[in-house]
Amino acid sequence: MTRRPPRLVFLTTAAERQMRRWITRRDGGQTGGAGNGHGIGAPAAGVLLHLADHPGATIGEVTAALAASPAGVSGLLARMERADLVRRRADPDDRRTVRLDLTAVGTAALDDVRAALAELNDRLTEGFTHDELATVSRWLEHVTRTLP
Amino acid sequence: MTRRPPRLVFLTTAAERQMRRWITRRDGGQTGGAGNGHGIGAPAAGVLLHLADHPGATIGEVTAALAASPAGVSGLLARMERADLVRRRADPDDRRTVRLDLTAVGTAALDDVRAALAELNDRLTEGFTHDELATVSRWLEHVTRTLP
DNA sequence: GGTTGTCACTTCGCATGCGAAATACCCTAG
DNA sequence: CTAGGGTATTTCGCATGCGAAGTGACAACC
Repeated sequence: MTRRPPRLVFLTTAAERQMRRWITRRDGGQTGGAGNGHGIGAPAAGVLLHLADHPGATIGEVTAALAASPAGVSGLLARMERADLVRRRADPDDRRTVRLDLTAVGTAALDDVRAALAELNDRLTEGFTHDELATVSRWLEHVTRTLP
Repeated sequence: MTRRPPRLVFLTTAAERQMRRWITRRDGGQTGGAGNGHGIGAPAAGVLLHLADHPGATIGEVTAALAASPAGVSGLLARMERADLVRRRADPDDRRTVRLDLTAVGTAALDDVRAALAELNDRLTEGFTHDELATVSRWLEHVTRTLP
């Protein structure tokens, strides 16, 4: 009976920002941030995890995995390369394509990233049943898939 | 039985970006964008709606309503003022406080914003029961509230 | 085998957003 | 009334992200 239902859009936006802030405060610290960790924010963490599972992935693959735009990923990778987390490498068979690998630094950061995500996931799922979480997942995927 | 569950964090991020893109394409068009509408993006829409319900709100109130940071809202308002959507006004009783009102342009944009949000909400809720959506809302609020 | 279209990525300009520090102002204790 | 502390906002530097336009490289067709 809420006269104005608390629009899902705004709730989602708020939740996303909250998660990003949490990750940034835990691992990140790029800017003015106190940053106890190694300057890795949420998107960079996603790249690291993808590269851990798919070494030598192309930028296009990472773009698809993160549901981002090529331009955004390009910029993100530039910063990550500056921080020596990943390395760009030319594809021998197609010179348009850029392949990515983790550096030693990136690999070393993986453990922390995984731990941070595990902890975040615990907090996110706390107090919800498996079924409820499945519903949430299904809804989020629905949103991602059905908007033009 | 997914070995690696599709982390809720990434799903949420992807969903949020998708919604933002949708709104920007429909109403926005600020940058290079084709932008059929009036340069109003998702956050600006939130401000307009809040001001419609709470005329003369302070920046702090808007900040709380959007779950954003004061700094972010300050910048957003600067852009919206540049676009003549809102107006800043000094509070007579407390000169630290800034009060906000919709301009004629802002008020005129409201109808479109509401229509856009209604359409978006329809798409977002399509195919989900009331109970399921309640679960999703509850989860999103849980995330917003329980992360430090 | 050269033109033409497509593909992968980068660059550019801008919007959004945060944390820290600065600014300006209010209030209360002394 | 003045010092000190708390509050509201802005400013600054940076990260993230998108769309449009550019670049270089493949591919497909004549």
